[in-house]
Amino acid sequence: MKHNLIIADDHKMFLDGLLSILKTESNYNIIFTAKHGGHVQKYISINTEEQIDLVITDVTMPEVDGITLNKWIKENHRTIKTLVVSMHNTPEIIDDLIESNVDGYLQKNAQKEEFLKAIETILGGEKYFSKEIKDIYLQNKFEKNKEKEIKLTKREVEVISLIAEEFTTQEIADKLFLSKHTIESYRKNLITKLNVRNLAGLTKYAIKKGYVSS
Amino acid sequence: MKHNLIIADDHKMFLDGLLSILKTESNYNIIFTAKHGGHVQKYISINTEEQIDLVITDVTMPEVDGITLNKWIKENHRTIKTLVVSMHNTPEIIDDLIESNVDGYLQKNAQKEEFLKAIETILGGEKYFSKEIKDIYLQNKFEKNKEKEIKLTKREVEVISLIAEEFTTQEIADKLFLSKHTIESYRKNLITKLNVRNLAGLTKYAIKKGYVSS
DNA sequence: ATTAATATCCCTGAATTCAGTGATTTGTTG
DNA sequence: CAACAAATCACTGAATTCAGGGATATTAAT
Repeated sequence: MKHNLIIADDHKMFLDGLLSILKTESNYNIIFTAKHGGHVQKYISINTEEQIDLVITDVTMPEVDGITLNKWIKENHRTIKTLVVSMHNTPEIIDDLIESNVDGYLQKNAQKEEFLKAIETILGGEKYFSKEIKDIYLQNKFEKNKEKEIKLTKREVEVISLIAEEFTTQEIADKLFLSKHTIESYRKNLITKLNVRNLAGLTKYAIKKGYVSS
Repeated sequence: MKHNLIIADDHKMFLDGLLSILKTESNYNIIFTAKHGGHVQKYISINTEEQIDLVITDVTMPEVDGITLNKWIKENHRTIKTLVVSMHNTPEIIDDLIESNVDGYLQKNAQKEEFLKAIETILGGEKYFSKEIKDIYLQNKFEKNKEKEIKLTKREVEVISLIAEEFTTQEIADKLFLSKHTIESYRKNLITKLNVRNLAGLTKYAIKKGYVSS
């Protein structure tokens, strides 16, 4: 029972490399390759009779990217498995893909063995994620949870941003047309709320959240 | 006049992909491929009679990495050109390689056309760097220059790090077995030296320099 | 060897931060 | 509407920051 695969990647070299290592495995049919997600969508939409087992796709592609493609496949062709292969691995992308039920995720610098293992695992009905990807994902979840419940109000965000931008209490009060005492209250509440010790802690929080650029 | 190339990369897939796009060009001989730099060093050392034009190498490889390999080639076999191809591109690596006279640098996600153009350019005696690499390199140089002259001493770095970690003056003094007054002096000098206004500014500087994690 | 830089310590006084407490107003949500 | 969250302002008092001075000993550099 041969499996039918589709590969989508706009990098000729990666495509060739992948084809070469898949060629050594006799039980995979590469039925279609594409330079971007739109071609894959079209192919799948037209060839409704053909059994398609797995779509291997890059994330960054022109026109229709891998994230969109994966979402589309999972919404319209639930039975087709997907394996995403990417150069850049931000927590956001990984999270997004896992949320939309991708079956596997590898970094492009994975070794041949891992590629084959991932494909096998996915075709066997299980999910496969490389160690690095799992680490990034868990790290992200962990941090998110650690910082949950702490929600700053609009005003608090304004104040902490200005604090991190090195303005004094009086300057912030003037800027926001508030009393100096109010800003002092905000500062104090922020320190309590965010469980930090002083301005340094507030500044680090503001940077981490992107309220200011370091 | 055919050119003789060597390729070093521990990723089978990348190697295969590169070979496949080079095969379409009839004037390149791939005379040797290797999984790490040591093999290339050995090959070059033994085959002294053979004309070797270009070594294409990955950065991260087991045993002898691409940076070491490039340095070795440039020191011992000046006439051999080198092209580095890498996944990860930190300013440090790029800087290091350019300093040791690498002839080209590409990201692994480059397109076929760019690979061929880079090889051609280098064999023609010129250097070739992808736009991204040039940007990273220049950005780095630019920032370095912008922040030059401001050099913190070891002690100052210690102090600013601890400040950014939210320790109080007294705590820092205790930690470093110094007087509280000394730390106050350091704080004051740092504020002057770094041209910031307060703790928030010091903290941002410490984060930007990586003395603390935000 | 002389200068320059680094590391260390000290003082004053004004300004600010920080912890603790509390009050009023407005808007939101069950 | 009642309860609650958000936004605003106020006061006290201790601790710390910050700006401005200096001083001395050791190390590095020219």
